Amino acid sequence: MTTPTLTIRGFKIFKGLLNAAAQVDMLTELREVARAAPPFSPQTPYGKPMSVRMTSAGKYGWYSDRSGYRYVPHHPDGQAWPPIPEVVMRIWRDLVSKERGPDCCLINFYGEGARMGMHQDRDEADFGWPVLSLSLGDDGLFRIGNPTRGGKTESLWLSSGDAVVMGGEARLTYHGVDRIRFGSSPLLPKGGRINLTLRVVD
DNA sequence: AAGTAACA
DNA sequence: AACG
Repeated sequence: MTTPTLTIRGFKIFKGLLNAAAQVDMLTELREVARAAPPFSPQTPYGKPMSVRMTSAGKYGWYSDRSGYRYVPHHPDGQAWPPIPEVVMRIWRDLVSKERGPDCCLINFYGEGARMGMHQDRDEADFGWPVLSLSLGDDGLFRIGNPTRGGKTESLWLSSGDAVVMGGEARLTYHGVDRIRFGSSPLLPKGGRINLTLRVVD
């Protein structure tokens, strides 16, 4: 059983969970997903697009437009989302559950200057299931807040191969990504950070 | 506000 | 300049 490197406010952080070869294998599978379901920058409900580009794999994909945040069973092009790669499922089984698989693997791509504002993951039906996050590529400054907006926060750098499990007290905690150290990792030839988030949706 | 900007 |  894998134990966390450190725990902050219930966020279990596993530094270097994926070795270099595992990161390359995962990236190869993700390229296939991106080919089948091209990444896009969703509109926020207020009309401004997110700086992060995203796509999904699995039964559902996360989606946002003027109508709000939600999970949808199809890519905006009308196609079903491609299956979640087996190498990704393996990490879920190790860190979260062997009984129940995730319904959604959201794939976020952070280019130079991309950020993710502080938010809660609350578009799922059952908050009893943790959210699993996997980082690939450039370092990202991850910020952990509180169950409500405001208050003191704690930040840490996530690097390629790190995993974070957000369950229990951390499940509804506000979090976001402030900055990318563009070009800090050799994994992606053109730079950038990829973050996978795996969730049980319904 | 899963956004952006200003300010201390 | 980085952080909150």
